[in-house]
Amino acid sequence: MESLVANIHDVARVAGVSISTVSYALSGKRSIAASTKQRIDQAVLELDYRANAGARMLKGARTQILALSAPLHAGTHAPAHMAFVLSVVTAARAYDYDVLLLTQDEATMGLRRVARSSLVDGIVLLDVSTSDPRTELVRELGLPATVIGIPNDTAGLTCVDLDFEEAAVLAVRRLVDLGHREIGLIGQAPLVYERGSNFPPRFRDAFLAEAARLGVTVAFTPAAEESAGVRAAVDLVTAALPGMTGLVLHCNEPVQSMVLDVLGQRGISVPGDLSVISACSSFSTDHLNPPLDVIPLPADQSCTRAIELTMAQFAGDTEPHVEYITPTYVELGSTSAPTPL
Amino acid sequence: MESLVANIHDVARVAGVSISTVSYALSGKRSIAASTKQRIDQAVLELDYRANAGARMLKGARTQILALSAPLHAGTHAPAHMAFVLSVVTAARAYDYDVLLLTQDEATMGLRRVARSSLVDGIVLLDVSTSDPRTELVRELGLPATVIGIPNDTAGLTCVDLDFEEAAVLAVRRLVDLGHREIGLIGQAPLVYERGSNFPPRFRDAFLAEAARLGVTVAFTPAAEESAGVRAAVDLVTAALPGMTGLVLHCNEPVQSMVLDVLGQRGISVPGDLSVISACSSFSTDHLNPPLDVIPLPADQSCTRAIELTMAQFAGDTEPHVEYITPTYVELGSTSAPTPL
DNA sequence: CGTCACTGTCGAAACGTTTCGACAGTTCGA
DNA sequence: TCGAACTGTCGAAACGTTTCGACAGTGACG
Repeated sequence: MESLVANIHDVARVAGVSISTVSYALSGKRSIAASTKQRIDQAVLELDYRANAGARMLKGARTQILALSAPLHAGTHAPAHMAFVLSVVTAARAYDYDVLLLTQDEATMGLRRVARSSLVDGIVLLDVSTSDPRTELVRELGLPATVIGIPNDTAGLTCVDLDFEEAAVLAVRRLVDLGHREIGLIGQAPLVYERGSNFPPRFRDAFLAEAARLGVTVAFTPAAEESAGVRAAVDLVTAALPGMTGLVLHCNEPVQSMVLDVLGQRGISVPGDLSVISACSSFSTDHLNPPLDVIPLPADQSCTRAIELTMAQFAGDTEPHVEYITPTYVELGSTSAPTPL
Repeated sequence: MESLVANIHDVARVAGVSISTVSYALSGKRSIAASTKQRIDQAVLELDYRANAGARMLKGARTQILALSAPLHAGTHAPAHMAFVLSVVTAARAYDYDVLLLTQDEATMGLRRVARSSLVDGIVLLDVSTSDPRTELVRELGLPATVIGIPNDTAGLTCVDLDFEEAAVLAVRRLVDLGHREIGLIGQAPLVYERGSNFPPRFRDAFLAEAARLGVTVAFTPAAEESAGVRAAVDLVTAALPGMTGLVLHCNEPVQSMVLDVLGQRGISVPGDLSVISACSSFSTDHLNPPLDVIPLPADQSCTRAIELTMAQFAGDTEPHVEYITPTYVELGSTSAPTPL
């Protein structure tokens, strides 16, 4: 006839010590005799004891819970989104933190609720737009918070993200170094640009700027999700750039796959006729046909760093700042020097 | 110089009443004079007061948090998975519940942890396999829990899911009623069947059984995710069934899209030469080319019901049982009577 | 006019933990 | 050999809420 879940009194009784001894034994904040510690551990195991979360929160002022604000916008690619959510949860667990998931309207509204009720110790923001109401809210709440992505106004905020500008530079340089002089860029769906998502224009603008700097001719087009939209996008860049020998894809997995299909149908071989680079992709390109050179968008790296930064804010040894993750280039054989006409 | 977050004492002081009066005013569990109530509401607004979550948990034995155990297995389609996660979170919020997300190994390990520490009031299980260690764990923990999906052993469990068997029957009947006598079924990726996910075989077996019952000829094949695998699957069913005039797709979005592409390449028109049905799809088929008749997999419906059932368990007015959601058939013009040879 | 039920409010206990200060008992250097 | 320093343990306070029981005031009824 035992209660549903054991508490610290039960453990103390079974081990024959006081509750403070149990607490110190488990936290290790004071020295405990080895024999006592052993009896306590035994009792804990026997009773399957875990400290009551509510009591711990109340007393300790630490909830060991993080709020993850992750609205899923139309046009956001679900698998990529999922990869970030998963990475955040996994990274948080490494610091013994659980994650409360706030989606859709709760991504904003719920933030205030859980913060003001001291349900969470910190906040992670996903998929911020250039001008996102959540950034203002986070500033107001004054809780440790980390933004994955770069909003327009980063004052007072801790942000981390892949250096999309540098990624664009990397892509352009690679093609230019190989000798390409006319390169295309197929981007995200139009509505992604319209919605104010932060990274697509960052990539595009840096791409165009670097190309201009190096004096190569470029054409850019967004690409809608459906196969018709993809076909249209491919036709558009090839029409704009009849001598195009290099192409960069900054779009989601199915679109990249469809682009390759369309190229195949058009009789364009990769990299024979066209060098193709997959930029800032959160998925593996090695099952594409052909596998594409890729500048990965490392969700786990961004998220791990975001959690580290949040923990650093708990410790108080960090100032708000913006951190960029350096992109890398992975060769998989989809680029080569342009074939002379 | 005001503390970071206001507590009930602050509210009481500002409103000039005792803390118990504040508590009763906010919970409505005892009658309060209109004027007093008004002063309290005013103070709450002014201080942006929210009851401390830890204290509420500790005293009330209700945490207003649900654990969502959602491992993302290889082969699970991320968008579909995401749809379920989102639906659970949204449905839970309607009952003022927040959701703690447990993924990957934490989906099992973390369940025990959060349950034993009384962090959560209940549990929702996603993506259960036929024989899932989490079902045993849930039985052991004795917390209110709802399983989305049907494991082999449902004893003592509350489960809810689309009636995949009935969905299969619906698909077969539709084709047979139109006059088709040779119908194919393209299923999920092979590893989904191997992993022991519960619904794919349920659909497949019911499909084959109903076809046998009605005396029509069938061929089944799984389909790997890549375009080569899809092509192979299409070739396999057409080879097995030279006279095939009906085809049912029980696979994810990109695969269905690729199947339609392959059919187009093979010069097979839908529904002219082949009637095609999209079965148990969590996405909208109306942007496919052509849009497919569909038996939707309504994530929101399953999840809403799952939350309802969990809440019913809190109230104690429900026994463990299995509930099936009745599938519906949506016509979008991708089926017709077979053309006579 | 005395009793009764009802309304509105309050004080205090309880929830389970962490942690501060206290205190025996032991060890050690002077 | 005596106090100082250290070790291991304990009791009690505090965290912020909810809720039980109490009680003063009010109007109704006999």
